[in-house]
Amino acid sequence: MTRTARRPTIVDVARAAGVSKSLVSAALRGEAGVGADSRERILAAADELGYRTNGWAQRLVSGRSDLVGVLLTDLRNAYQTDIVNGIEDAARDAGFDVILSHGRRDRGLLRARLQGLIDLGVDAVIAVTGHLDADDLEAAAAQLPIVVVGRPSSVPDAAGWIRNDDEEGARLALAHLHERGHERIAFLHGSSRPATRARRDTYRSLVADPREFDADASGIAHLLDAVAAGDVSAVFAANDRLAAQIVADASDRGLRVPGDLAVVGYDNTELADLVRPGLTTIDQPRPAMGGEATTLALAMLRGGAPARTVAVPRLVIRGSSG
Amino acid sequence: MTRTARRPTIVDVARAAGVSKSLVSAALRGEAGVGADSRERILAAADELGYRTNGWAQRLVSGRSDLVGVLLTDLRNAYQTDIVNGIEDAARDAGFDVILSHGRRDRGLLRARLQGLIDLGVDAVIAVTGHLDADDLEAAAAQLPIVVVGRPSSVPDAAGWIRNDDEEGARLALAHLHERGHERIAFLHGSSRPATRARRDTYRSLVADPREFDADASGIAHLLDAVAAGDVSAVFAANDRLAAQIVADASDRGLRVPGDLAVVGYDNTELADLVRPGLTTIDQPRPAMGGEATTLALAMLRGGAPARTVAVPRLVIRGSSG
DNA sequence: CTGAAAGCGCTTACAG
DNA sequence: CTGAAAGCGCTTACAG
Repeated sequence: MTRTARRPTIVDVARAAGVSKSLVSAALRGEAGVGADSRERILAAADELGYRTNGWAQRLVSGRSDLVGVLLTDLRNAYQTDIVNGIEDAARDAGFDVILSHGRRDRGLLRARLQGLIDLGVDAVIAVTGHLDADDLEAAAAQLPIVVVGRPSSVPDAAGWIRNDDEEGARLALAHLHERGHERIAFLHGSSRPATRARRDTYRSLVADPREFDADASGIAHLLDAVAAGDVSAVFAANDRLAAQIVADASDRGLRVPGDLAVVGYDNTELADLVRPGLTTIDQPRPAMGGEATTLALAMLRGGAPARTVAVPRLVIRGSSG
Repeated sequence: MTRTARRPTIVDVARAAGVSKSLVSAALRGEAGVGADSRERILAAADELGYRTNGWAQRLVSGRSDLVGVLLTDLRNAYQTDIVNGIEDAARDAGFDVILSHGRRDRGLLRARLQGLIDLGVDAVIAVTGHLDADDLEAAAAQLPIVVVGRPSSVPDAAGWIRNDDEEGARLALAHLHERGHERIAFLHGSSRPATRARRDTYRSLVADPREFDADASGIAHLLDAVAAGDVSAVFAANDRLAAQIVADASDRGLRVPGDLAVVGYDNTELADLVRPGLTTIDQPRPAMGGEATTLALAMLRGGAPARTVAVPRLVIRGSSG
């Protein structure tokens, strides 16, 4: 069949097989109770004609799409890959397909993408992002089951929520640095998103003389000045990206990691194992979190209540912390 | 409105506004020639009821989805992010939405995802992958416009094709190393995909004594042995990921980059700027390639012929090459 | 400017 | 086991 020809429908198959379209529909869906002869003729005809079901029609009439929409902050974030894989495995096991959409870190765009998924007609949405507001989530939750993976400023009760325990993760990072004998520990952040804030608050509560640096401003230079001056011997970075950055910039300044500066990151992304020294970091059980998000979303689709889960992070030690 | 209540349809809006559903449809689509009064009443009623169009119905009847499907090898590849952004910008400018799907490097899965996008009813597909066979592409091209970005083993005439000039990229990399005085240059690869093969063939044709190493086997160790023995002074890696890997492993062995070993990668991904030394690498004009792919796909949708474009890569010099 | 009718390609009862 | 009818929620001509 060529693209210019009209796409064959169930009616064409019915005509070719000499049966009614109801029977074609039943046979195609693999329904029991279709005569062996008919089934065979129908399948052969469908194959012959290059028949493909029309998804729009099918979904319109069945009222369900068997589709889970996944919304990502952006495509660049290595952190979310494993989560999405976890979502997909669980979704596929349940007979659902997954489609992705992403927003490039821009809340307006992200909100538009969310509505886009809803308008498309997905059965449920899993938002792997901390960049949606309670309003956005509330509005979405009024239309379909939505589960958040991450840490937005606030998640309404109507939405499900899976996140890792940032406070515990920060505790693990700092306990590790303390154990290694570090007293003068700095905190490096690139935003003030809730996950970062939670890690920072824990940092503040556990470190005697907290010193915080913003990677966006001239913060990194100041941090390295402090290291050179002997005022800082270790840094807890809010994520691996920043940890890699500080390791690189320290190297550019002739400072040695971990000799002059111990570094601990967060997320255990691929990057942590690819730079040198490797990054000591905090790992979140990402595939499992993705799987749980899916399970929850599908349970909500069947009428279950939204739930919240806090996953337990763990410390992964590599060379950057000495 | 709550989720349990039936979702309002155009008929509900019509009733609430006291007009026919045709008029509601026209008003909602912003068609000219709807009375100001009616329009206002209709829009108010729709808003009041929390009306949202049913995408399945709309697409079934209009026969088009205004949707471009993008198929990715996997989510992990930093290389493709900019391409996808380029696709999205161009698509949005043309009034199309973009849906992503990905296959985790597994051809079977990738093929299933491709068919999934088609069955979903997207208007066109852009496959940002080199992992589909000519058969898969041929079959897809029979159903809708498809454009490949990347380098599969073979692209049928019915599909559009955008790729970078791997031969030229390899030439740039090797000319750079020669200029820096390197004679004993090795090639490091992780697969034998067509893009890699093209880079390798160019390597073979330009280097006096070609020495190739496979990063999967014990190749990296052998490569570093050769470096330690003074048999190799530079390596051209098939991509940045491998370049970062060899830099890391060299560091683990106490070898210095670029002192003992100069390294050039390919792709100019984020990684190139994040490791130390920074990676000298070959950049592809990725956003532009994505934009071109979209333009081509939409032109094909309007009946245009498939075309092929070869983008010109350029050398980006950082510390890893001395 | 507005409405009634037909139809998109399917599935879902309901007869037989 | 099979078929005819009704309907999913919308848009597209076509009247008026």
